[in-house]
Amino acid sequence: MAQPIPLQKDPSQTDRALLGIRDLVLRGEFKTGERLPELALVELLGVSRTPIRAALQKLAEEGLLEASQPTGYTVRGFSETEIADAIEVRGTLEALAARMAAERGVSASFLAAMSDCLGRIEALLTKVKPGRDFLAQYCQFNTQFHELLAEASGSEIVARALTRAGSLPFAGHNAFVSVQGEIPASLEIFRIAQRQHREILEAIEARSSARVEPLVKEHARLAYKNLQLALQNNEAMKTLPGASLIRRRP
Amino acid sequence: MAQPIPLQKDPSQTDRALLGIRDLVLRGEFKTGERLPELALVELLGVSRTPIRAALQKLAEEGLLEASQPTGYTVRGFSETEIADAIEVRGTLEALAARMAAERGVSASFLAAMSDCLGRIEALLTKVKPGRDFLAQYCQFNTQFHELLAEASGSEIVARALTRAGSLPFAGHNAFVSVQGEIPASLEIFRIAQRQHREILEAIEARSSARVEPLVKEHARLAYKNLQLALQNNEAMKTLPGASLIRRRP
DNA sequence: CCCTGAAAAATTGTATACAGTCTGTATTCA
DNA sequence: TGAATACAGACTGTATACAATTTTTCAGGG
Repeated sequence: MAQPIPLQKDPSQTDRALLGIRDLVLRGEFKTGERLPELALVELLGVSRTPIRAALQKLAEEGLLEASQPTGYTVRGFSETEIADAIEVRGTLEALAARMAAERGVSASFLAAMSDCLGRIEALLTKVKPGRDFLAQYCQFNTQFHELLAEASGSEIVARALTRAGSLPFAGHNAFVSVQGEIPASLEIFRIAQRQHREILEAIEARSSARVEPLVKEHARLAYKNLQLALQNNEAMKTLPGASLIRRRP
Repeated sequence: MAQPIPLQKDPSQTDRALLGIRDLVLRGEFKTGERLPELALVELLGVSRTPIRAALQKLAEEGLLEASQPTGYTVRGFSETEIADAIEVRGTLEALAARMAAERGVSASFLAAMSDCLGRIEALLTKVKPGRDFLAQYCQFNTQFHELLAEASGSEIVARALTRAGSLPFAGHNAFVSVQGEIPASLEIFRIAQRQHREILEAIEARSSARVEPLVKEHARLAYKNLQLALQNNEAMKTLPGASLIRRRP
């Protein structure tokens, strides 16, 4: 039903450039505001300028880079407020998707698939120790649930808007999951998130469009709380990809 | 305060390609689902493949084109439902922007600029005959008001999301203004829209975040009504750029 | 010492050549 | 006649050369 993976046989040079540049930026190899000369990237990544340019254009569209005057691209920085706004945008669109799912109705089999996904998260949460595997698997199922939620809207337009809103750095569903490995209260946070997942699903099942909207918005706000926890914990920040892009308050 | 125009000295080949391809598609020179071979566009537009490819990528990001399997781009079609969804997304984000403006507050001078813009629309509406000039000027001021509204949110992230949501064909503020030149009730529709503009501005001025949200959503829904009017009026459809992309209900 | 201006270097915009892939057709063999 | 294969054409992915523009450097004059 869902078309999951665009079946990439061997990754194209453009893909390599895209992943490579994103990785370089998120690792902090380039400082905020710094320019990304194409030839430097050619040397670093071993692909020619053409795919580099395509990747730069895509990353600028994502919001990770910024077209700079009069030409070229620079690394973009994000204030705490901007991250909060990005989360708010994502939450708003996700709430719209959920409301539409509740209004238009979702097939029983689709609801079962969503419930199944949540069941796996619950199975994961019964394990005592959240190790590396745990985080990776949680991200996978969490992503799947949110993708199913977007699809449940029945609107490709909405799903698309949601994907783009979530592609902004730190705005995605799993943006601050990595830091939870370093935070004492992490297991509790996962449990809260999971309870919200269940409530969201129940509201959609019950066609309660009025109820599901605030539930989803509240769920998105959990990401903002995680951001604040991360900012207070230097150890956690070290595990956060792209931490160098966050402009701390002066 | 607002950075209005990116000061384009002479348009680059990429700009020419972007505008050219968009124009070709909106004029219906390519049918829905039809592929756009790069070499054909090279011949039609007289620029080389490199800027053509950049433009195709941008237009796919906008939503006008679609990356097709296994390669290349095709013209995308839009059902009435999809257009309604796109309007809903735009309205939702615009409501978020307005709510944030009301919550965070807007400077007196900025409010004055918005009011000034509305004053010009009102001056326009006192003229009896809505001719071609009228429509062009209305679009200009209407766009300005909505841009000011986005800026009033105080969030570049939100403004950005809004811009992108409005760049989808038929989702923008002026999407169906052109058809109003052909519709008898058009002047009344302009007046309703303008009344809503005023109410939105008043709600922001009064910091009524709870009130401004539904007002903006309702205002966006006016675009949907215009769509329905246009679909019922064959003469109006002829003046609508991109009319050939709309998939009528079977 | 700083400011000005020209040359040099760096960088991006654009065109184009080449290679790999997919598609459709025709030809050959069973 | 039908199927399989090989060939031809079209198209996109990639690399790279060249042009135009911007930035930097440095020398000379105020």
